[in-house]
Amino acid sequence: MTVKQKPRYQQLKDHIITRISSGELRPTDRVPSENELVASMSVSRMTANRALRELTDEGYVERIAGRGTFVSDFRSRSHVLEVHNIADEIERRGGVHSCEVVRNSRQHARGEIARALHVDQGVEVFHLLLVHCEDGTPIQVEDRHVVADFAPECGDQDFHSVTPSAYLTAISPLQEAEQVVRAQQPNAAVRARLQMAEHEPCLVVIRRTWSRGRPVTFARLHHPGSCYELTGHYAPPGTPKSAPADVVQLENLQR
Amino acid sequence: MTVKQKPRYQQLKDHIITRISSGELRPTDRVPSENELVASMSVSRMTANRALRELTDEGYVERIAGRGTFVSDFRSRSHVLEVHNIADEIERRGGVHSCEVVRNSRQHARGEIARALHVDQGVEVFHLLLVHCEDGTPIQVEDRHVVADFAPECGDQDFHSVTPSAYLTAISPLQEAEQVVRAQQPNAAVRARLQMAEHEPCLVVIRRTWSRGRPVTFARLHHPGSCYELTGHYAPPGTPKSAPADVVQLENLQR
DNA sequence: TGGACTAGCCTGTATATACAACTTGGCAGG
DNA sequence: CCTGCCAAGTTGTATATACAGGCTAGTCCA
Repeated sequence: MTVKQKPRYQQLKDHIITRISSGELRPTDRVPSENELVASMSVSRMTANRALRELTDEGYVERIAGRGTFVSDFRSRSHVLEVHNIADEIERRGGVHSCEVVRNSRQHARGEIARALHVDQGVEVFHLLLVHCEDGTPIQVEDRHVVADFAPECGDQDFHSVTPSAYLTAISPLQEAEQVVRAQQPNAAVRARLQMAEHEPCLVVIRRTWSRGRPVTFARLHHPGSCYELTGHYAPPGTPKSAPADVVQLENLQR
Repeated sequence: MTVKQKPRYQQLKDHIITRISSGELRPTDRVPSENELVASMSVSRMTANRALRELTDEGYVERIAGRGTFVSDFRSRSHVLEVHNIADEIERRGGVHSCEVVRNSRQHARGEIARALHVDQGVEVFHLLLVHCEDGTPIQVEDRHVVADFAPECGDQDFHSVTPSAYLTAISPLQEAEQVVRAQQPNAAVRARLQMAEHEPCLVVIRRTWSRGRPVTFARLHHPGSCYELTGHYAPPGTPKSAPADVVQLENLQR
């Protein structure tokens, strides 16, 4: 009846990942060194080394020869957060980010929202509605719901300087994300907020994000099609040094 | 003056990757076993093991205990090809894929096309224009340019059954991709081909793909916004077994 | 007081060795 | 001829050991 147990390096990884996602180990905290793991977990140093090395590859920790191993700051981690924070994105382009908070209220989840967040009808959630601007021009309407008991202080936050996604990642590592991208006509309210011309389409991103195994936030992001695009670059994992996005400026597609 | 040389496991990886991307080792070919590498490259088995294990993680090879190590079939590799082939995508949904070839001609690259493909003006390229249908309904207009000397037989291909992306990946592994996603109004020609209503937006994917270090194809894919969306799921690399896209069917966004 | 040096800890790599589990092919016995 | 078994080759894991190189803190000396 004994299920074949996992290899020891995997047990070690699981153990450390558990301590990270439970919050016991927080970003920038020091992780036990290889020799400490050798002593405390009764493994050889090579096994501890493999566990920590793979955790490094997977982005959980960072290692500095001579100093030690530290839990990654999740802001620098992987695709999940790469496109996540519009303020960072604007800043990287050299623009100025500003933000109008239209709504920040506590309400009861219903219908689609409850289903998306895997909670029962009536469970409390925060509803945020923000308009993000680049150099004063609106480029994103963020319509977001957050499970209240995940972020109880959400209602007190001032989201003018810290975006919701930055706030949420600060509370707890966001570990899994799912997104859908669509081209759609906006409704009148969204079109007005984005100051869009009639018949101009929206690029809509619908994103759910998980933390510690459950969905915690559900966001619908509308962008004017005329001034926003999603870009991605895919390279085999083994060649991280290769061409850092040699993006050719493309002419207008309409021929 | 001697540059610090790379670690031996990395030299081993580079050596094998070179043999794969040069075409010397082709998909499903057998890669030297650990013991063969120990003998031929004068390394210890642990070093050979690390090189092959990392190549496995990176998707270059697959290993089967008791049999050996084999070059990956690139159809099963990573994000790059995951969304690449619309025929597979339709089939996975249970639909029937069909395709109309509007154009398959050889011409000279100019302007935007030459720049995107990093070739001089006038270099020969193939220009493909296809309409892909799911159960008879047009769902994608594929407007693609392919560097002619990369795929010299392109003009003779019948793309009704094998899509261009399947054909191109069969010629040579596509190793790097870059894409941009936009929401746009289609021009009249595209709208007619996709049988779209007036003012219905398009989801446009513009994708360049590299093989052996140079761009080889440049595609513009138009999809009707009302019946096509891009989905993505991001999970930390260490948890491949986790929730296999528990996609909630979302209600219409327009409130 | 200030600067140089060193001991000690850390990661990074490399090797030799060992055992377990899996796959295949061939061989012996029925 | 067929079946069962075993040997050889392969990957997967685990350990002990070794050396190189980076970083830090504390010590020693001027």
